[in-house]
Amino acid sequence: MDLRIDVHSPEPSYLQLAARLRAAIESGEIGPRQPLPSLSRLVQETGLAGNTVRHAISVLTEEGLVYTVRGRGTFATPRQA
Amino acid sequence: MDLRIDVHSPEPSYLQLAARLRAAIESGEIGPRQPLPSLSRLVQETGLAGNTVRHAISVLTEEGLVYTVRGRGTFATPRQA
DNA sequence: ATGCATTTGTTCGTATGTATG
DNA sequence: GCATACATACGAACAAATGCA
Repeated sequence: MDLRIDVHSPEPSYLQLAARLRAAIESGEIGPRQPLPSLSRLVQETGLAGNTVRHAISVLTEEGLVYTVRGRGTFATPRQA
Repeated sequence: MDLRIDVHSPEPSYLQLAARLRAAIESGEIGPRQPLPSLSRLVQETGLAGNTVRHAISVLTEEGLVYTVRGRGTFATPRQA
């Protein structure tokens, strides 16, 4: 999963990250009920701040692509059959 | 060991706490392989949140001044002879 | 072996302040 | 003013290792 963010892009960082995570889910790289990388890991790999990473995840949550369990992690929503 | 934090200081709380613990180690108040106060104790004595105390300890860990054993505690690194 | 308390580890939630464009 | 982004800080849930009774 390539999570590199182009900080010089006109596209906001959090949207770039959301797009990459969305692609990983829609391609099946992250299957149903599979965890996304943790926030701290995303912070490490992207170089973004925690709140910015949260912002990206909140986008996917609003889209219904992921759900979060506090203390556990964030997971790909199982697509309804 | 005076662990009082000045919340009105421009210096971040976690750096203030790290500085105090560092001073305790370098002065020998906490000798080699001696334990630091536990996290919950530091939380009590400083009034800071757990994650903030962790942040302070992570600074000292990166500096090599302390090491942590899960379930046991955090200890002053023995200085190589 | 069981159970409990203590301790650290990891995770997400939320809020505030600052800076930039 | 607003959106973006970072840093700091507090709060909370869940997990795992240790030690002791």
